[in-house]
Amino acid sequence: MELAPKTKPSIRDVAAAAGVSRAAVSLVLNGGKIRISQEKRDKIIAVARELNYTPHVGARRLAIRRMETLGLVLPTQPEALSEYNLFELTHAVAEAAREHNYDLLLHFFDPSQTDAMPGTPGRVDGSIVVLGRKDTSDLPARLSAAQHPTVIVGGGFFVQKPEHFIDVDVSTGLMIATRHLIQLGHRNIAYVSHTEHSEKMNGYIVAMTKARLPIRKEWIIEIGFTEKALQEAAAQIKEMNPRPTGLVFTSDAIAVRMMRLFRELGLRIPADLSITGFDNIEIASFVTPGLTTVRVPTRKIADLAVRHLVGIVEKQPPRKLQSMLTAELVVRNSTGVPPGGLPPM
Amino acid sequence: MELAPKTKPSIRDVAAAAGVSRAAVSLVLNGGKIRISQEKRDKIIAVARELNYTPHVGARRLAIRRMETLGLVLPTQPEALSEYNLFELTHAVAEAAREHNYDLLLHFFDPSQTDAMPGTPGRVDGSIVVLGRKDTSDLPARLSAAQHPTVIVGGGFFVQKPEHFIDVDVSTGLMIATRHLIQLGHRNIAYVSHTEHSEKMNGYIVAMTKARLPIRKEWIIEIGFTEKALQEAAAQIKEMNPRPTGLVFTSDAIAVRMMRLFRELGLRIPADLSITGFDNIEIASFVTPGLTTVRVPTRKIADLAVRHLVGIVEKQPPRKLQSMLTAELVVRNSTGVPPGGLPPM
DNA sequence: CTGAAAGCGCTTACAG
DNA sequence: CTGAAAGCGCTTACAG
Repeated sequence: MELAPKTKPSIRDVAAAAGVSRAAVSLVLNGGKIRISQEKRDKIIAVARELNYTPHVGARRLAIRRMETLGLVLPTQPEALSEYNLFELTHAVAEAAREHNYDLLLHFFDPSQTDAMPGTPGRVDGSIVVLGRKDTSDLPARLSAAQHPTVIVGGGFFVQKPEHFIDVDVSTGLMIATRHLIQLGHRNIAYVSHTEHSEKMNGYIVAMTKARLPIRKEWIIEIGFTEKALQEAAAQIKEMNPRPTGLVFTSDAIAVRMMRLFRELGLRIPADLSITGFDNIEIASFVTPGLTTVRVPTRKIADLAVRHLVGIVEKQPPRKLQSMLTAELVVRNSTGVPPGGLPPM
Repeated sequence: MELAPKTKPSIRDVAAAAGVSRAAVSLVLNGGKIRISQEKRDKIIAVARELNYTPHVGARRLAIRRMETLGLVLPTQPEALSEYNLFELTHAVAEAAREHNYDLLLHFFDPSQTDAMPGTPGRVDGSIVVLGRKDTSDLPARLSAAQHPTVIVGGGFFVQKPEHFIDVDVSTGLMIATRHLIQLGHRNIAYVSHTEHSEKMNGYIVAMTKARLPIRKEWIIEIGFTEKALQEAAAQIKEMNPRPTGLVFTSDAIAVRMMRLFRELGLRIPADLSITGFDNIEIASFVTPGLTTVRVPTRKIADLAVRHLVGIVEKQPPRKLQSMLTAELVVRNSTGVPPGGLPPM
C-alpha cells in the first residue's frame, strides 16, 4: 500500500530534485522570461509532474498581489420563474472561470438589504453580480465606488445602466417566437404573460407589426399563476371570435399547464392551436407535444461576463461591456400550421 | 467626493495607527492569547474598523497553513428530477460555510470521468462531494486515499459506504406520505413512481404493512415521463376495481401532470382521489389544489455536512458521520378524506 | 506582559 | 544566462 505524501511538495523540493534554483522552477513553470537549456526545462517540468507539485496558492497570491479568484454574487431570493436558471448560470460561470485559471468564490446576498456589502472584495479580484429585473439594489454603485471590477448580469433594463453589464434580450426572444408562428402561416396570434413584462410584450408587438398583422386588445393577456386564473383564461381564449390560432407565452411553466387545459376544452395542439413557451425548462421536452420555446444562452452569457471581467482585472483595454444577448428558439411539436392554413412554401 | 483608498491597509498601518506592535494587532483581532490593557485592545479594534482592515487572506493562509476554504464538488450532469435541488443545496452550503468563516470553492466534475481529480485539493481544506444515487464514481475512494477530508452528500445507498456521508432517507419520506393518507382514512392506496426507485417503494410498503392494509400488485406502478404513459396510467387507475382512493407519487413534476389528467377523466381531487408528491418544487404550491408533498431538508443537510467537515479539518474528535435525514411532509389540499370516508377523529 | 524576529512558499527585479 | 536576495502580509513561538 502506498503512503500518501506527508506534506505538499514545495518549490524547494522541485528545485532540489531538478538541480536548479527555485527561481528557475518558478520562471519555467509560469512561462516567465528565462533562457534556459531545453534539457533543464524538461527536467523541471518532469520533476514537477512527478512530485505532483502545485504552488501554494496563498503564497503565490501574496507574491503576485492578485487573488486569481472571481466572485459570483447571487440573490438570496431569486424571482419566481425568472428567465435565468441560476444553477445553470453558476455552473457556466464556474467553468468559464476555470478556463481562465481563476477560482470562483460564491456569495449570496439579499438585494433588499441595502446596507450589507458582500464580503468578497479583498478576497477576489473582481465580481459578477446577478441581479433580477426588479432588484433596485445600489450594490453596483457601491462596488463601483470601491473601484471593484464588476460585471452585472441582468442590468440591461436598469434606468441607470451599469458600466459593465450583460443581459438577455427577452424582447427579441418573444419576437422570434412570434415570428416563428407567423412564418408557419398564423395571423391571429395572442400574447399571454404570467406577470407584467413589458419587454416581452414589446417583442410580440414588434413581430406582429412588422408582419402587418392586427393586434387586438383582448389578445394581450396577463393571467398570473393560480389554477383558477388559467382555467378562466383558457375558456376565454377558446370563446374568442376570431379565436387566435397561435399563442406566445412568457413562461414554460405556465404554457405547459395551459396546454393541458386547452386539451381538456377539446382543442388539439398544434392542430387547433400552436403554442410557444419561454425558458426551456426540463419538462418542456417531456410533455407531448414537446413545447416549442425560447431559451436563454446561459453559457454565452457566462463566457462573456467572465472574459470581460478577467480583461478588466488584467488591465486589458477596458472597453465597456453593454451587451444584450438574443434568446434562441427551440422548435418542438407544439407549433404547426394553423387550422386550414397551408404549409409555408 | 471621497477618494477611494489607494490600497488595502495592512497590519502595519493598523499597528502604527494604534501605537502598538503588529503582533498585538494580530493577537487581539484573532482572539489569541495575550494580556493587554483593555484600552489598547479597544483602540486596536476601533482603528481596524475605521481603516476597514481585513487581513490579506493569502498571507494569512500561508502563515497558518490552512486555506480556510471548503470545496463543493457538484456533478456536471445531475440526474433528472433528482430529490436534491442542487441550487438550493449550493446556497445552503455557502451560507453554512460562511457561518464557520470558510470560503467556498465550487468545482464541477463528471462522475463518469473516472480519471480526473477535481483540482480543489491543495486549495481547500476539505470537500463536500455531491453524488447521485446512481453515480458509481471512485472519487470518494481517491480523495480518501489522498487523505483529503471529505463528506459525501448522497452516498447513503452505496454498497461501500463512505466514511463520512449524509443523505436523505427518501424511504421514510414516502412512508410518511403514505401514512398521512392512511390517517385521513384511506385504505386503498397505490404507489406511482416515475422511475425504478426501490427505497421509495419500501417506504410505501412499510406504511401499508404497519397499518395492516393490503397491497395489490397492480397498485405498484412505474410510469416514466412521457405523456402517453401518463395518460394510459391515469385511465388504467380510473378503471381499477377497487379503485385506489389515494396515490403516492415519487415526483411532484409527475404528480402535477397526473392531477390534471385525472381531472380530465372526471375525477375530483381530493374528493375522489387524494394525491401526494415528492420534492416540493416551485409549482407544487401554484397548482389548485396545492400539492401535498414531501420535502428534503436541504438546509439541515448542508449545515450538518459543513459542520462535520469543519470538525474534521480542525481536528476535533473525528467521529464518523453516517446520517440519514428524514424527509418532511408538506400538507396542502390535494389530500383529504376518502370518498364516503369519515374524517379522522 | 511586550516587542523583535523568524518563517510560511512564492515571485521577481538585480547583481554577477 | 544564472543564482542569491528581497519582499509580499501575516502569525507565532521566543527572548526580554
